[in-house]
Amino acid sequence: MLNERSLSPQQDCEDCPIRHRAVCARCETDELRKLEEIKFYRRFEAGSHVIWCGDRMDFVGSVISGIGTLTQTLEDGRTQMVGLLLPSDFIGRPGRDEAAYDVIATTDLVMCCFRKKPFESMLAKTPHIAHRLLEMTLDELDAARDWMIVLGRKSAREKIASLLSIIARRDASLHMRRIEGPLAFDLPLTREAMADYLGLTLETVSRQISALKRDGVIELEGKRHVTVPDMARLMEEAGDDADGGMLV
Amino acid sequence: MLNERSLSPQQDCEDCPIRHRAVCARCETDELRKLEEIKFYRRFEAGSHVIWCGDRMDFVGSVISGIGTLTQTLEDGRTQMVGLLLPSDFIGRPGRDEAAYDVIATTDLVMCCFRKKPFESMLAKTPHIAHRLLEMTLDELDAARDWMIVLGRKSAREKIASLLSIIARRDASLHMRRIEGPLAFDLPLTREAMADYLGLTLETVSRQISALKRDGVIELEGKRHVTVPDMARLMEEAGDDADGGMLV
DNA sequence: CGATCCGTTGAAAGATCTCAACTCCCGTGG
DNA sequence: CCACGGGAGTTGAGATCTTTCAACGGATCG
Repeated sequence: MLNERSLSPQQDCEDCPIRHRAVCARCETDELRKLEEIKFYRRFEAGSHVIWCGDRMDFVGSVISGIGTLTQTLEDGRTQMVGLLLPSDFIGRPGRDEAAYDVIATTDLVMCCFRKKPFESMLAKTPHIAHRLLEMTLDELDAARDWMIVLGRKSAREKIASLLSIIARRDASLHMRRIEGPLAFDLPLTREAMADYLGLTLETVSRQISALKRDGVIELEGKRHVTVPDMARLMEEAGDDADGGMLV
Repeated sequence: MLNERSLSPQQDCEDCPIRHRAVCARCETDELRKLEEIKFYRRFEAGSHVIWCGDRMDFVGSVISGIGTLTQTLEDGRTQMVGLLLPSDFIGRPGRDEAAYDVIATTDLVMCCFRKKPFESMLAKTPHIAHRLLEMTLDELDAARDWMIVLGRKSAREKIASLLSIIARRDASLHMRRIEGPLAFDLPLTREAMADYLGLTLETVSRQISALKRDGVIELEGKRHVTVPDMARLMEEAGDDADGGMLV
């Protein structure tokens, strides 16, 4: 791949920012050391493909920093985002050779990778990894299912509010902020990417964001910086004040 | 639960119809014997709730026969089906106590159940089960993601064609038929359940089924028996002649 | 400066939903 | 035996929502 470079210094796993959430979260020191031996870092530039759908996958790995998307495409070009990749999320499926989706770096992305074969044999020998991977996969399945009701049953306005509340809550949890009081964050996605996530057109996304702004549900500085004065109001607009689950 | 009875005779695992596809598929004879000691069968009548969303779950298990649905509901009553449960599918999430979705028996349903605690300790001690469960969960995740593009990007007609082609292929694989030539099967879902699966109203489902019939893509005898004269044509109508993945 | 990318907005077209009426089938009870 | 009622499904007409097509604004980059 052209738009990718190796990072020279191997970071120490103990100091890794995703140490406690990634697939290696449960590993003991000696297990970490074994992973350290087979890991390598890769950097992907914003906009570049990490993996092409249908290509042979010879590695798996965790997102260390940056944001990526999992995208599916129909023959006539319609696309649907089927997942957001955030730091600590895992890419690649043990036991499968071909990628089922396009993986695209939305921002610059740094990944901690393992060649597939060595990782699979570690997986077979290390229950701590296998358990954590099962747990993460179950969480992703729940998130995917929670997203289905957004795609299938929510109005455009509710879809936008749902996405904003997910991003707001994730951002709050990343920065250890409480979700009471005003929240502010940057949108990591273009209008088009939001449209692909929500099953809308980019024009509809733009209109609904304008409408939420007009109604005082959100405030905008520039195109990307969002302030939510009242999180409860936003979640009400999303159609489920209970929760919504995903990516919390 | 009122609408449920125990089945008296324990079936022998070796003769189980889902032996080779369920969570126990990889187990050796001795492992099966241990499962046999802790398993119990439950029957649910068509239309009854297997699990209520939010309830405490004290068991997990596999569908042996019949069809169930996984359903999610918004506060105002809008519902979205997030999964179809077919024979060999697994219900319940190790490590979680509360059900995240309603599980409803669409037809009479027979399940092979395990109390959660004993199953979890088996899971920890039996890599054959853990691996199979991971594999099944990854398959479900792929299926959920494949469904997202149906919900987010396909027209009503394409959605119906997608659902019919999934059911047709599953039915063909169950009866070991080739998918060349005409296929015939019964719809296991009401129009309303199809609507909940597809993110449509039941009227739209009805209209699109009528339209596909009018256009010769399908034939109908009564309301539920469908004949597909040309599977390739149906898949073309579904918008992805490549495949579509789910539930194959 | 011109090109390009991202985003906004308007107007008309198109798809799906909503509301409503009606059919068919089936089981119940008089 | 038949009337009745309910559940499932179909169809029509109008309302509503989202998309489509198109024009335009602002920022950035060579």
